[in-house]
Amino acid sequence: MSKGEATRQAVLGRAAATASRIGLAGLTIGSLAADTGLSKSGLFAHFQSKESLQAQVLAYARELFTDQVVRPALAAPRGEARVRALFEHWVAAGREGGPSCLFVSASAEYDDQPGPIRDQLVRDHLDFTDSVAQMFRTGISEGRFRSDADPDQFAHDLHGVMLGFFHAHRLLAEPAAEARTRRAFENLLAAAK
Amino acid sequence: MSKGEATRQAVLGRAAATASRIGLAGLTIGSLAADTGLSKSGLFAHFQSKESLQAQVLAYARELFTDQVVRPALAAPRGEARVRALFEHWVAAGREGGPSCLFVSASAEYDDQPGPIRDQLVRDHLDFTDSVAQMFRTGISEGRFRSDADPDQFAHDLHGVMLGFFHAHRLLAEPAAEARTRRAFENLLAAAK
DNA sequence: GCCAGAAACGAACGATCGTGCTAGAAAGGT
DNA sequence: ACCTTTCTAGCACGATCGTTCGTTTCTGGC
Repeated sequence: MSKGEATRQAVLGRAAATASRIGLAGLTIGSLAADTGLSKSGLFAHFQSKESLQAQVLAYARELFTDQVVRPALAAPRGEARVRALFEHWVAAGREGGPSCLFVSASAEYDDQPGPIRDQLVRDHLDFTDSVAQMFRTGISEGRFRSDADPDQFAHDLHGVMLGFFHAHRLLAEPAAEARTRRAFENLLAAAK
Repeated sequence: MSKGEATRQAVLGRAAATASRIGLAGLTIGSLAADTGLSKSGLFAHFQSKESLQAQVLAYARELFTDQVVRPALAAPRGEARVRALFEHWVAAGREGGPSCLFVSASAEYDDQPGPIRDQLVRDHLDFTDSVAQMFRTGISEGRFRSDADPDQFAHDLHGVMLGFFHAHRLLAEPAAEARTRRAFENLLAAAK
């Protein structure tokens, strides 16, 4: 990896961490430069615009999320076990606020602002949601879930459960957040059996 | 109502509408002044600081939400019917993006930024969630829900369902969002019976 | 119709925003 | 060790940020 690429990655790492706290739109070239010890223009040279920076932060977060949540789940046995693994890793990743939070807040920030960032968010979500639905579908064909259960509905519902978790855990700092989320998840699975 | 109070209300209305699109933190004195036809300083004089403006926008949105969702629900018969009415009005209010969206995006924006805004968000959510739990509790004592059902868990789960709705409806512009949300809600009620 | 007080304006402030341009420092292949 | 490419700093720009202040315009009770 070249020097430039190394600092670019370092900047993206910092940016992703900051953005998961104050939001993607709240990112600032100046403060990000101060954080990384670069000059404003030196940092800016790596990205062609602020919007491009945001897009790259999003892509970076997506990779992080895949590493922390999706890939570990794919390592689990197919079917119900994989769905459960996905859930567990998702919760674990969201517990200390990583890329999952970034996606939650970015989705809320850009849900009404058309443009490439929003498009990217939509694409990422559809990709992920398809993966979830596929995992569930395998569970159906393995006989672990009712054959008339709707995989897309399950993916939608699971996402809602996770949004509820992030809200309770991060905004409310609710100690019972995880327990409630786990119960909601079990309820979701139970309804599909 | 005095002249000053009238313009204050008008500004808050505009601000709430804008904030539900671009977020509470995205509000700007300048653009808000341009929107309302006031000068920057003329507008600023009504609020002592930007943070105070944001706090007042939040309070304004809370009243709007109460009017659109909570009060109509309270007009329905107690118990399950009231819970259902609450849900229906909540969905209807969120369909075309009013104060509900503001709370969703503001919660995501401030979930990691301590301060009065966040405190206010937490307080409002706890108040509302208590109301929901209370409605559900009445449903229990009327025998419509299982006696061992957990009202707080129900309120938490319902909130997750609604967050999923806003996400699917506003970010994804998913046509099936409302149908999915309705099914998720029915599933929630069914599990409580 | 006058006059006190409320309400709005215009100009300016220091700071910071995103973005260019140019020169020099560092890196790395040969 | 040289030379080319890559990277970074410095400086400056116009715009906009939140905020202050002094002045002007409007309102409403008498």
